[in-house]
Amino acid sequence: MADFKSILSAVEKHVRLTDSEAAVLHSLLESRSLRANELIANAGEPSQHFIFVTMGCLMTYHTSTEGVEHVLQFATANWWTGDLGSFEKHTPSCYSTRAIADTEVFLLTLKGFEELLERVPKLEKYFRIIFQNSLITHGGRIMQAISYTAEERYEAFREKYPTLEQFVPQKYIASYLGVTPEFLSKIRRRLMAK
Amino acid sequence: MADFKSILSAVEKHVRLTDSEAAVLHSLLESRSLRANELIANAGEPSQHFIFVTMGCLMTYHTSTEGVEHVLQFATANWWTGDLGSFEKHTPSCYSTRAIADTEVFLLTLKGFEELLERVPKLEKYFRIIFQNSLITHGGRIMQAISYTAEERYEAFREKYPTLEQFVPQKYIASYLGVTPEFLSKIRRRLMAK
DNA sequence: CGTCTATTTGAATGTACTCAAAAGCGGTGG
DNA sequence: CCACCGCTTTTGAGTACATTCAAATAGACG
Repeated sequence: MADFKSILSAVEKHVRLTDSEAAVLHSLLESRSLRANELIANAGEPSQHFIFVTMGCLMTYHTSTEGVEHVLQFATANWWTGDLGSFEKHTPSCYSTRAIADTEVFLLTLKGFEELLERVPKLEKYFRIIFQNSLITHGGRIMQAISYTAEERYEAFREKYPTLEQFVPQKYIASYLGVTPEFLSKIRRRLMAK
Repeated sequence: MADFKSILSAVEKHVRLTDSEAAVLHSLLESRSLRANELIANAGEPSQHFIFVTMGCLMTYHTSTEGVEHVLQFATANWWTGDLGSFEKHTPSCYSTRAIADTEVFLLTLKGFEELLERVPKLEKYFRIIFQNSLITHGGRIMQAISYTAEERYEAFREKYPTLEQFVPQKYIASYLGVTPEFLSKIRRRLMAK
């Protein structure tokens, strides 16, 4: 089961909580263990949880009508993930989220999220900062998508997430980069040759 | 000069402010008018301001080493823009921001932003929501970049920002979509033919 | 060991880019 | 008011980047 200390220390990097505030946070979280390949959120259904990973790795992806999976993000330890759009508006999600490895998470329902922010307003700041940082990351990724070649994106990816490549199947990395698995394989061969 | 009412009503869509809180907000904002083509933030220098547009349109873009401009976002009335990464960390920005049309803005310095959040903690919630929504939008854009053809991205763009096309030069739309102006022109011809 | 899936490889194709040139368009000055 | 200039958009030919399809190879797991 996921360890509360890991989420607490992640939160306390940005805001300091009293014991009772920490207790409120703890009480609203649900801990869960996931096996590799287990689905935690399914496209088509409203997103039920905002998810914090304490160990392992999740991927959030969209499946096109032709059945091709496109990875929006990988979430490793100390990252939040989920489909915020669907979560807030109760609309069917266009993303699924699946464990890539055995993974420990904390789940926050929408009700829990709202109650948490109401009872511990400090956390507005925490999430403001979290979202602000994600926004910066996403901006960089958009720039890369519109201005880099696939090879450059792959190199940037390796630099940014050096550990991820070790346990994420290549086809999902390809999908994250926006290329076919075949082409990523060719890119890798080219880079090896150097 | 930009009208304070427009930013106040944008804020009050998410949080209600007392008169004195509104006054604090007002006091920390600097109003400014920009001519079409005027630069408000320059890549290479730390980003000085977080910017709210009340009228007109800004574009935030990165210029590659070969001199090609890549548009990260357009900001029309009631949008915030700026390079949050550079803004918070005082690092040189990799983005420039320029007025596409005559534009009215409010500027918030980093000091002002921090003081604002300290004196009006309610606004943590406002910015949490703003960033959360932007994150959803950015996520969608990433998905499109990695899974749509240029033609599909263009159609999605027209659908999402129908008014923008009327006054944004095509080459910037091309740049936003991640294609060359020549190719966007060819896409348009194809679509006309239908 | 056999089966299933992931990765590699190659050939043919398609999507998007580069370069060069022509056409369109808006503003400015005579 | 028209002519000219600079910039944007269009068009076309040739090229490069990335995909599709098919098949071979390699790995993982029961």
